[in-house]
Amino acid sequence: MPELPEVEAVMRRLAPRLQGRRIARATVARADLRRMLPPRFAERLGGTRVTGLGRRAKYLLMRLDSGESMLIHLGMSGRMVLRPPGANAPPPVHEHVTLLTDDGWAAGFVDPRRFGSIDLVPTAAEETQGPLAGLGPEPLGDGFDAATLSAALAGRRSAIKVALLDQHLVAGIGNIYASEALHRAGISPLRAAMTVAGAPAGLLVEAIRATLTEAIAASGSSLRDHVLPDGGHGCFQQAFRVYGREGLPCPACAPGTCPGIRRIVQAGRSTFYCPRAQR
DNA sequence: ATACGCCCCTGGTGGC
DNA sequence: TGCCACCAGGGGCGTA
Repeated sequence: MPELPEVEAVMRRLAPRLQGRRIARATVARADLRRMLPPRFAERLGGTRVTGLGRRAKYLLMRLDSGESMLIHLGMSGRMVLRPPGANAPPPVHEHVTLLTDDGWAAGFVDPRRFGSIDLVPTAAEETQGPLAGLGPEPLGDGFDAATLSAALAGRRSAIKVALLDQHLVAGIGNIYASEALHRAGISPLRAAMTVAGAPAGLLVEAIRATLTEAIAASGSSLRDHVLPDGGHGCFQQAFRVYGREGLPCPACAPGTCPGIRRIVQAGRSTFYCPRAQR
């Protein structure tokens, strides 16, 4: 589920529940996620207060008054679940970490495939130490524009779609939104990244921004599971132009003229595009 | 530095 | 019903 818009949606639903709360207790059901949980994980969290929530790329950030930040990555199958006080139902299978707040709520990290991760880093060194170090600019931030994208793409021989998945180049775009943004920009996913430098980069920047902004407004996309901590789900999948729509006409072609959306595999992952509307 | 293949892990789906 | 192949929103590692 989780690319930038989905993580943003999770963060926004989690924040009102956790902001300012004290973590009375943290429990760990299993520590072997993508990486092992940090040493003394539960002890370091217990008794701390959550001073704020945030997001960077696909990471959910929870700042604690202990001076540490918890960096949660949901991987492919991760989600956060909230349970109200007095809920006696057992936690879902694959809930690996549970945070119990001082007002009786529980926030669980659920991740069947365990491609996700949880790290603790000093808040003061959040950007420079740990998994956020070296990430590219936020696509919706000031540091992302035609000039910086052009510079990042210069000299890159790989396909533009593969390049967009490189988190060092720009952070937060995943497999769905790479295909969606390229269609919006009218750029073929097969083009060498270096040929997108210059004028097309400006188009692509605007397409990425518009796509992500609209997806966030829709609370992200829900493909096969419930994404959001309260059990709700995003609805941006209803606005997909190409993702998962092999064989269907694309919205950019005039009626009756679309050859049909194609699915190809790039770097081992599905890409969807229209060979007529994207050059 | 860049590029590519492979791997991590579980679950859902569709074909036979 | 059972079994199997294939697919899935991510990223890190080793190798040229």
